[in-house]
Amino acid sequence: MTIRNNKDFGESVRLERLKRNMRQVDIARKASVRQALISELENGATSARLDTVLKVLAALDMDLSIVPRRKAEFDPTEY
Amino acid sequence: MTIRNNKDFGESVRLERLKRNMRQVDIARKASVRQALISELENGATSARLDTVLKVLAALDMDLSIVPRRKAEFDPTEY
DNA sequence: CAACATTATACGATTTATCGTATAAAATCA
DNA sequence: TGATTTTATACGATAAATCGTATAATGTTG
Repeated sequence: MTIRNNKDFGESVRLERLKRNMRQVDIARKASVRQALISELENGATSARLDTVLKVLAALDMDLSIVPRRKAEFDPTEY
Repeated sequence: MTIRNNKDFGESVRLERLKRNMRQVDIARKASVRQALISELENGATSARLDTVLKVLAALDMDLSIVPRRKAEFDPTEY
């Protein structure tokens, strides 16, 4: 899943959290942040710090990786 | 390249920048930040905001992606 | 070595993320 | 529907990122 802005990140967090049947407060506790922050991040309301991004991803058992840029995938909602 | 902390990010930025024969100031201009900030980030001196991370990676033609966590690779420097 | 180029550091000012806490709003369920 | 759970929002306080600018330190090259 490629992340190009805060909204992408928020959507990914929400998606992965729901896949795991977790509540915001569960992620928050694992990542040692507030439930309110998870809400804000999922809604793309703020640009998290890298360490916060990493804590949240760790709570989801996910990693961040940097990769050569690829063209954007075809997005049917654009048509 | 997996990023698990600020230092990993900084090292990756420096590595990719040098691969491209670019100076810190070149990345800084492309990303609309200060040369001093690139230096700080490469040295892991600060936890950049996600939007800053994305601007810098864009200047390197790279993307951020989130992936399922894998066990750490074998690291011979630990032995 | 001497000039030049690049990177690192400093410092005060400003902006922003995050906190703690509380509550409103929305969703779920019995 | 009513109770309960979950998520969103508010607000002031604190900590931290980023800025502009300047300069020190280091590296490179002739």
